[in-house]
Amino acid sequence: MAPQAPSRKSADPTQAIAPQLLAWYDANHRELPWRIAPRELAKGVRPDPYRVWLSEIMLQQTTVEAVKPYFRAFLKKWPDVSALAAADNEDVMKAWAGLGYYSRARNLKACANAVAAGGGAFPDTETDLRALPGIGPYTAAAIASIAFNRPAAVMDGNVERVMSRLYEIATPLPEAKPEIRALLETLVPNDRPGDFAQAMMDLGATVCTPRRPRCMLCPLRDDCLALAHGDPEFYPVKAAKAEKPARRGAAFVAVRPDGAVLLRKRPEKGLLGGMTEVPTTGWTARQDGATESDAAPFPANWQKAGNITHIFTHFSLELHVFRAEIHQIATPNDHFWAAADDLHGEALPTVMKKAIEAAIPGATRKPHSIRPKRPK
DNA sequence: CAGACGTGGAG
DNA sequence: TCTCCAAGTCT
Repeated sequence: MAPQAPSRKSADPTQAIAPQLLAWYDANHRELPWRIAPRELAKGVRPDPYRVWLSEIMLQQTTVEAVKPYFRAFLKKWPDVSALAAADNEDVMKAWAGLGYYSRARNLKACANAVAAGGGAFPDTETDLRALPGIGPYTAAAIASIAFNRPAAVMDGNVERVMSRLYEIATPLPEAKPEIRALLETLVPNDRPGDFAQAMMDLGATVCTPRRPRCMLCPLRDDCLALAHGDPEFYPVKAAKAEKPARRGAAFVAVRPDGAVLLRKRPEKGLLGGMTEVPTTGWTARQDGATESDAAPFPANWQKAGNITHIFTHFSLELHVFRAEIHQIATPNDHFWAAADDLHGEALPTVMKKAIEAAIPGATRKPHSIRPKRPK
């Protein structure tokens, strides 16, 4: 027995990460509508998989603040997965309107249908979760760990950033993902894996931020290689991104004397799939400004009402908005009239609300529940 | 694998 | 104004 160097296990950074992070998480708990209070969690209460799933889908590429009201509204309308499965597709799209990435809503409904058809219980393993529509590697791991206490490697944008800095990963994203995942797997604890995952994401969201990280407040500052070497903000290294092209088109807001507006439904697939719109021309890259009213869906006294611009992920759009008062025109095929009072409840994406607002200011605003204009 | 796919907030 | 980007997934 040759004498070994003294055991330094307690000083092994890898072993220390999870406990340090969890201690920080416990001391900095964030109240979120889909989270179980620490007191309940300590008693062994598990989160409702339906709520975990719903929140995770909504949180994909979407900020916490944007999700909160939608999460509450969905939970009130559809308290469990069987209720959501029994809902109309159209009602789900209407409830999702404004949140973006509408394929998520279609997949959400498809997933609810699948789970309900299978008895109403969500799968409790990454592999089985991954097979459901709208659930990719991240969401499968998140649900498995948070709802079912499984030690899965939950890797989102926050975790990638934290790990890139902690280990000073020089490989650019997304190429570095496998490398980061391998390191992450060495950190995931068997005890409280769900809290570990949420702690990593909270840390990325509140301390290890993309710009101006608050390293002085970081529970992992003593282990962070990027900080030790001086420039955490430099990480993660990312590949250069492409320029976004510009597109133009015209939108036509037809208004009846009673204030109703002519709408139609977009194709199920593709941009704003399954959502509602006002009639528009195609959105082309042409720069000649030829978005004239002669391209209107039908002849009318089209008046220019203004221009709106909207930035999508991969292109910018300028829409020339035209308005016309319509009296006796037959409703075109596949179109419908939405009453003025119902506009705010239609499945209108933000870009379409902007177009309608340009023609009829205030038209898509949700009316106040209290109307203090009662006669005496 | 790279591109499609929304929106609103922060700096 | 403008760039970045937020708890990604699908094709």
